[in-house]
Amino acid sequence: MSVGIRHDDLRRRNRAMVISAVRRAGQPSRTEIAATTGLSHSTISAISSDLIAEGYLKQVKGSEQPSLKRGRPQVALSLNPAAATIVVAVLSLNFLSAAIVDYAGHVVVEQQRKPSTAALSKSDLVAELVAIIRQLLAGQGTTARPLRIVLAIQGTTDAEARTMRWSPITPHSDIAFADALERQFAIPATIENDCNMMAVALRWRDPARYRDDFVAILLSHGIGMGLVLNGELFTGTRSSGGEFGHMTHMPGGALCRCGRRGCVEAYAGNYAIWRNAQCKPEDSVPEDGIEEADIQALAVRARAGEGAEREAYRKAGAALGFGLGSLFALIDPAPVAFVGAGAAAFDILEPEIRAAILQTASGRHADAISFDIVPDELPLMRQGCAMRALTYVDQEIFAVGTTAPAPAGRVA
Amino acid sequence: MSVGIRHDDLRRRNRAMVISAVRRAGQPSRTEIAATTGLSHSTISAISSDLIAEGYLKQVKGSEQPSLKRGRPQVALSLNPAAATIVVAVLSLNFLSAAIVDYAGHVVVEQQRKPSTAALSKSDLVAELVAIIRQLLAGQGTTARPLRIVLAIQGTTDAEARTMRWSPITPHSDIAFADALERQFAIPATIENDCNMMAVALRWRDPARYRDDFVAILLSHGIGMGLVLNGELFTGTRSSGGEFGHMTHMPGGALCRCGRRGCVEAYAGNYAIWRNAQCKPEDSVPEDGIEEADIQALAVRARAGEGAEREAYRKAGAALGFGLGSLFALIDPAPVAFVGAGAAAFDILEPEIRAAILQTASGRHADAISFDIVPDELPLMRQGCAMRALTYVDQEIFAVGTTAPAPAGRVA
DNA sequence: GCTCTTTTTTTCGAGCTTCGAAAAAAAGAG
DNA sequence: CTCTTTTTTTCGAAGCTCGAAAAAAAGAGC
Repeated sequence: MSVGIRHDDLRRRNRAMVISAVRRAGQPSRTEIAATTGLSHSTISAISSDLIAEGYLKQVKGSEQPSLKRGRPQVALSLNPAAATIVVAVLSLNFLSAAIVDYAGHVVVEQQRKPSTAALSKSDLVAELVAIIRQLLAGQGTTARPLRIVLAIQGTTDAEARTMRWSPITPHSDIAFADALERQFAIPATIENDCNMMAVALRWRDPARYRDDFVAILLSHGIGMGLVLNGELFTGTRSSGGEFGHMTHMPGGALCRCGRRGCVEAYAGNYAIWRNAQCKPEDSVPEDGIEEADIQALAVRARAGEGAEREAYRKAGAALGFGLGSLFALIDPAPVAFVGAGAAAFDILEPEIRAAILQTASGRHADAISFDIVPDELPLMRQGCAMRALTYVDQEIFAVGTTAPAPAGRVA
Repeated sequence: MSVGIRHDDLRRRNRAMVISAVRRAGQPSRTEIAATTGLSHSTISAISSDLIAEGYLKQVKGSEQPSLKRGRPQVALSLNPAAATIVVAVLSLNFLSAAIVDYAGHVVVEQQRKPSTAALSKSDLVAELVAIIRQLLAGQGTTARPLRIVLAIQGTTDAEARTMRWSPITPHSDIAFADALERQFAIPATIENDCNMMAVALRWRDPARYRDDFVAILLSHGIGMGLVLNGELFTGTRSSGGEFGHMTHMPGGALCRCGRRGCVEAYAGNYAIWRNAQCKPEDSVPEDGIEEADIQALAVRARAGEGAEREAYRKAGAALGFGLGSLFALIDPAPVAFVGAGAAAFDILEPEIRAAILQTASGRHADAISFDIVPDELPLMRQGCAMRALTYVDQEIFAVGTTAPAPAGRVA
């Protein structure tokens, strides 16, 4: 159960509140922070001068804009990029990316590799990840050791964000990535579902559109989802959860990559659209390694007119629509962002998606459902990881209390 | 966004924490409260003596058990039943119940009526509700005016808990029950989904079993669900949400009471089982007013052996199982409580439910899913409403701060 | 019956924190 | 150069929680 508030928690929490306000607003003045947090000016003044002295915040000097208003000009505060760095990595099918991100959230360096994830052993997969991070850190010199690693992975993780339970990118399961990374680099590491990170990023990117409740769906070889409810990332009770692609669309239906039948993904994943377009039986084994170009060509033919391709996209749209309908029966209608290369074919999918939703209980409020397209998933995933890692770091800072450890860019 | 903590919030929050600890534990000592809240003994001592002086808590004197331990015996604290009363009401098809509940959560008086809900006009429905509450209060005398009304209703409410959006018990929609009650009785009123209240009650009744994550499913004429995730009641973003019964089980399938096709309820609701058992077509209009005795007889025949009845229960079990499978794909497996008269036939449903779940993605952790039967829904709904109302009242108490209004049973 | 031990509860001063009011600082307006 | 306006800092007051110590209330032992 929830616990009482100790007196010394107060400062900690309010320090965190200030940092979070700066992170959200970018370059707010003390007055703005006071307004958004509801704390008094005196309190904000005290806390921010502490945080500046400790090197987490900076005063932005060079605002050489002729201030339009009278009176003492506001002094903008910003995060001190040098206060910390973190490492983020994104691992998906045959693709690995890692980057160093500063405390202000900007990517400092990035590297990519293309390992054959499906062919690697458990330990080689981990080794590949360790290698790219090592390479990244070596290029940086030893001055600024990062404070944390967050890895986004295509697949399911445990609820503690430490172990990959299952993933379509490798035949192996239960890989303890977080433990391995912590052993190698001696800093805290966590592992997150890639689609969840997409949702986190969308919320930071466009808070006007993606605020309290929305859905991010990845249309790719498989189907993934990140869900934000009440302003918080929704996760399962025992795993990263939100396996929208594996809700049952058609009991006993098409064979899914997960081995079950009738999942949404078994109709709407690239491999499923491909399978249907080829007029292969629904229970034929999902093909791996379908080229993106082939899918594009499929979409072109589907747009051209009737035929197996068009029909394949119809089935995909219906599966997505009925899936969303069932989801909305539980959580109520919400804006949807379709992310990934597959979203480029959204124009072909949309009519069928809308038609399906109209046949479900959420059809009543179909007007409340808006669709949005984001073709590039990688930057989203990276940003989501970065914000997640920085949120952890921020929490550590406010856990500090009176005895603050010197951050890298300490001023006084 | 979340807001900073003011200095004077501290006491308010910790007062609420103490009351909630007492409500949860029943008769804890100050020492126990200190342990569960993590606050110091001095703080608990100060707060609880305030709360006793204000009349919200009482010291339990008569614990004439020979204490087994040495030392000063613990003094048990309990809620003062006289501190406040509330009114709860439950409205379902052709049935209305209302009760007065004291601050300790015990039912003081209860009344029931059997109005023909489907035949009543909007205003007559409200009038019926007002009448039963008035009658209840008249029987009580005018001394203790209740502080709040909570109404549980079979149907969907808005997210603000003020208006019934849609309900199977009446052809009318958008009935502003909360506004009407507040006008009539001049005290705050809210309206909740009945199945959500079942879930709330289960959490209070058996916290060992129903703690952070579980599902309560009502098997009755229709299918309803209350869902607790992370220890909190899950609601939709715009409504009471959690319309498990209207997730799509079979696209384009059987006709549901809601007018759509293929909903879980269209296979698992009493009327659906009845329809299938009678071998009527799946798109025939759902029958109203099926007698409970007839359903019981159906279950008996289904238990006896093969036949249309058995097959009807099979279809119901499959719909429930696949629905749960899709739900668990999103939230991960969790314990399930089947509530209501329909749960008495759980023995016939169970094999098919389990078989269906095994065919879904959550089948992997089928062992984590436990089923439990609670035949009587009404006491659950009533208790859920009571706990909800009392939680509101508790919040009002701690919002009080220094200038506490005298509660009914004020001592000093 | 008396003293010792143990446990719970209360008391009290210290140390923080936030707040409001007032002062100081930093600009533009005239 | 002075006045006005707005932001930021300073300072004393009030309130909260905490730890230590004291008080209270029993049983244990002789």
